[in-house]
Amino acid sequence: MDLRQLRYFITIVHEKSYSKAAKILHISQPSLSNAIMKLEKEVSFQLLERNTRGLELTEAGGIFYTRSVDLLRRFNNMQVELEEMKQVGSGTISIGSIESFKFWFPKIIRNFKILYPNIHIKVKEVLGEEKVIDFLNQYNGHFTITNQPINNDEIMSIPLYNEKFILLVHKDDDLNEKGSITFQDLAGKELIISTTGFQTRDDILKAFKEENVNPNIFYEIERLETACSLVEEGLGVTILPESYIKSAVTPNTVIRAIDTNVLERTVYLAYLKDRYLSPAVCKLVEEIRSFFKM
Amino acid sequence: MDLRQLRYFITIVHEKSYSKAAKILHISQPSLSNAIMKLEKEVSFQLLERNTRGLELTEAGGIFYTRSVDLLRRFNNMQVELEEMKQVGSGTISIGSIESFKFWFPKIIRNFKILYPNIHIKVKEVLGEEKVIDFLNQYNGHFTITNQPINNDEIMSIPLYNEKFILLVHKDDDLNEKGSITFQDLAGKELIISTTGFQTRDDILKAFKEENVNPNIFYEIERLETACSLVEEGLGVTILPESYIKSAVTPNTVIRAIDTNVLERTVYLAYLKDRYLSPAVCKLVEEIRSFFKM
DNA sequence: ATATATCCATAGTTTAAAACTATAGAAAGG
DNA sequence: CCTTTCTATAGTTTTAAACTATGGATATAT
Repeated sequence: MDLRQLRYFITIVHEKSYSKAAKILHISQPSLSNAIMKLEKEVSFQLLERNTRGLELTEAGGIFYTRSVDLLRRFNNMQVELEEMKQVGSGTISIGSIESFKFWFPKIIRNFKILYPNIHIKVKEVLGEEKVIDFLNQYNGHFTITNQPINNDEIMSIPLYNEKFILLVHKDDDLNEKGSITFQDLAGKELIISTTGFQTRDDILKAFKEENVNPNIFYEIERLETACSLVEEGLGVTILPESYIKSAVTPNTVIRAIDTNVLERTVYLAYLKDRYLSPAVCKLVEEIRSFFKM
Repeated sequence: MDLRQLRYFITIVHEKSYSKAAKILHISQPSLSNAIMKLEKEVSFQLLERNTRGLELTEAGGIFYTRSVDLLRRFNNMQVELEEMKQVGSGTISIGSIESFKFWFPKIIRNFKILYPNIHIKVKEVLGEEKVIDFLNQYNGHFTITNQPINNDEIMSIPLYNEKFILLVHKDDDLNEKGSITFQDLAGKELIISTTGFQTRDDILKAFKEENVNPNIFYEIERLETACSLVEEGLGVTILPESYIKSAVTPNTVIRAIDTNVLERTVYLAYLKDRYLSPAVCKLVEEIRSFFKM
């Protein structure tokens, strides 16, 4: 049994066809037939049920498939690492991040570019714990900036900074008259909030719960920019992480603090504990950490 | 790059010699030289430093070695699983366990033998969290009985039962006169206890701490049987898990309860979450769980 | 109903690569 | 200085993975 056979097997399962898989693998169909037959003989199990039109995995085949995918992923990851070890000082650093990353990252990147002028940086939005774990495990990126601690043995989460949430209201909103705004004042307000699955939503709803106020959710959005626009149009109020202050400020909206101490989030940097990271990546992580230590 | 090359590379690293490794691998030395040269060419790194008398890993080689070992372990584990899927109803079940396992396991095994008469059971003593994790990860056993929860994402720990610790004293000991024994009474006593690294030691010392008593450790032992013998000889007192009651009772020793509620341990059953376990193993685990549910 | 296309299996052949043997060259030990 | 030990090189054999050609089965179209 070797990895070649596993790769073949996996491709067949994906394509549900020998001939299609053979094309993708750039080999002839009989070669593929042969390889799988040898594999089945070796493990002494039928892995695939070839019935009229279409293939199906047997029970053993299903287990075998799961293991094979995991094994091949690890093998590919090893090759990625080796590739990265070659290109010292050049190559690409891939980062997964939350939206607010853009507010502070440019300040760090300027310095870093002087040290490593040939490094290319790629940023992808990665939200939610599961997505973060997958992003790192698949070696899609070297590290992520996330707004929740990642609960996984193979992943290290380092807290970077805490930030409060602030309230964004239309300039004509009556809340604007009040000196101090509490959660009770938000009870009747039409609230604009992230859709389910986003951590900011959970953070905010948890705060409502802790303050014993029922949120009146009016509109659910995916991007916080949308929330800002809606407030601008006078369609409701929204709650944003502090770092959005600069970008949220427009002629018709006003930023207000909420008088509470339950509305705060921590932003983390997460990476795989036992992945080899190039000196450039380590340096960048170090820069980010020291930026927030001050 | 294929697993064959990784296997070759690993063997060379272990043997620190091409020719020795070639013998172990049952191939000729030039074949091995050739394989490694091709590997090095492919990854474009020198992996081994062949200097006069003896080999050394390069830095890249070291990282490569770690990954290779992990990959090969997983590959071998997959083959073990396949092998086990073949022998349904026969084969061997391997269990790692703490000492006190022997007190209750025979009661369960009798029933199990009727259901699966062809299954062979192998028990090995596996103590300490690290050893348990390793034992499971290396596929040395199907599950373990342990006296501490295993803190690992890939391992499931199920609590089986709680048991109190009891005090074993010599029949002439003055503690024997007392109606109720507290931790304060143990302050001056010469204590026989497990050596560092055993969970029973930690459990007992934690209780001393919580009761604000300084233990007077007189003798450190590896096996609890040794502790019993020492008490028998009148050399001190010891604290044992309850399940030892029957085996500890000898003419010259007396079992006493300690009046406290901080001296207790939980025994767990731990297994790898995503390992395939044969129906026989599942049944045995089920039997154990239901035995303690009553 | 018959033709056609699609799909996997089988047979035989070619080609690539992993093994082998024999041997050379370097370095350490007696 | 000779012997031993070790890895590398050269050339050959053997293994096995690829190929082409083709057959039989089944579903879809005419």
